[in-house]
Amino acid sequence: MSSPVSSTDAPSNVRVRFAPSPTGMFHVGGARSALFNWAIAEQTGGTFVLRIEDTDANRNRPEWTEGIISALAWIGVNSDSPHFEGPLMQSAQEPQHRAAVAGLLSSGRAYHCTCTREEVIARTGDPNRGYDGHCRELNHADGLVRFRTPDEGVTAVDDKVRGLVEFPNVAMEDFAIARSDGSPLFILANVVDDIEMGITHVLRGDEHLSNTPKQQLLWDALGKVPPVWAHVPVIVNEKRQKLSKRRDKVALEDYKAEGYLADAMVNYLMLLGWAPSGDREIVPWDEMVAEFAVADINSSPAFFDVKKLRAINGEYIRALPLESFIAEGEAFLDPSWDRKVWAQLAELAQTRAAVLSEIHNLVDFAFLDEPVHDEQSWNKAMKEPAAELLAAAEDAYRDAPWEAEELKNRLEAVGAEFGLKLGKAQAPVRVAVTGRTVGLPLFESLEVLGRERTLARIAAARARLAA
RNA sequence: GCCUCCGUCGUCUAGUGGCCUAGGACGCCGCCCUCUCAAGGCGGUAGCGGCGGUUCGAAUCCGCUCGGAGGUACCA
Repeated sequence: MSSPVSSTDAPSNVRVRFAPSPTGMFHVGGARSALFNWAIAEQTGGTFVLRIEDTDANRNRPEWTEGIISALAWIGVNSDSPHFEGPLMQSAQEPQHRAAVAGLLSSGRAYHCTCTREEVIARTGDPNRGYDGHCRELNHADGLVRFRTPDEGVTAVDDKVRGLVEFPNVAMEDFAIARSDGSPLFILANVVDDIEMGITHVLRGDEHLSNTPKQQLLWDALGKVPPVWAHVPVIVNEKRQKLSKRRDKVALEDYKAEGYLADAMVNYLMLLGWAPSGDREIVPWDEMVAEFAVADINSSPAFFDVKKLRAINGEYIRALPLESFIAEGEAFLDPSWDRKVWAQLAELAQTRAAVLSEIHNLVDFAFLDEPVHDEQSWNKAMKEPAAELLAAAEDAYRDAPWEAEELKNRLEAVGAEFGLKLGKAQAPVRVAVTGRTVGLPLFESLEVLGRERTLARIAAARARLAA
């Protein structure tokens, strides 16, 4: 039995890294990886290095790097923190990458290969083979560079979340580490960077697990002790496929724009594949950091369940001090809407919005010249004695002290005249005034709206009913 | 094809041989509260992929099997 090759003792000076490629919107899977790494850095007093893997010039764009930094800041991975280092650009490390390739070449651990995939397939008759070792002993002076893997034995990866994973070396091809033009490939550049940056713990997505034995071989060949490895399971969609930028809604930006709170998002993301102790789910970041342990990370893929995210977000919204809720909510109101009126309505809206964007429709009645026109609500509420009831309500409200409790009592009395309980009697008034059958508590809403507009809206509804 | 990983309620998970007739949360359903809707309270629904072992005893250990995923690029 082979023994683990990698280091298992946590070094005292922990350095973790998050190494996204700037090829698109920052997504929730990346956010979770970043958070896990960030938790380790904060817990150990170590350093979180942000490295932008920008070597694929065709796909990366500078603006995405800005997006990554601001998205990270949103979830609390803040570049002002003493634990934060970066961003470091991978492209700047190219001389070191090339030096590593040259070193491997001269020590005989790597060699040039000129075979094309077609040639290999023709020789082996196997359409799945892209490599057959043909150039191993040919000493070509150019061509892509392959790393020479051992022919027998196993490469054992001691992974902190999966355990010991053994890869038979025979099944590992002599993988490419540099293109024919000499430019380094990801698998090599990634290792060289980690070495250069003194990375001690590599915690990354599951999709890299099969790269790991190769990278571990590279660490050894470069004369270094490999880092502690940890591969976290991917996040999947409802069909249990890995989340895709094309198909699934994954951009952190989108969730932010919809009114998800950063703390809620962070809390939810941490729950995907890991659980705090003691049947708790809503847990402050600091407490999560305190008890976070890589070994406790689940090894099966987790479904990104927006319903649960939403529920957690609702909890966070309700837990907000009112002033904070008012401040957070302002961004989701039309710019022209009176902030003072919003402040009056906010408390009523706080338990009713699971995401901040929902407050818009909850309070719009107070700002619009006319309530929204919702056909369905109208038809549902404006049933029979509606016209008469509205008329009676209008009368009752004309001289009422403008205060919620009083407005409620008056309408209750009006309803009684028609043999209706408040629940039924309030419906036509609610729709006349707000346009909808559901919404904030009616009488408090009327109090804020004011007598004049309330009366005008009831009158308008009566006119429409008469027509 | 080959290599690797994964498999507890619909979902996220707790669980590391007896505390499990499997716990919590989301969702869903019902009741209470109630001016609508929420919130809140109470209750309910639903799961160890399958088959064989090991053991006095298995969700937990072993084997097989089925299903899912990732990799197998001069992408990252």
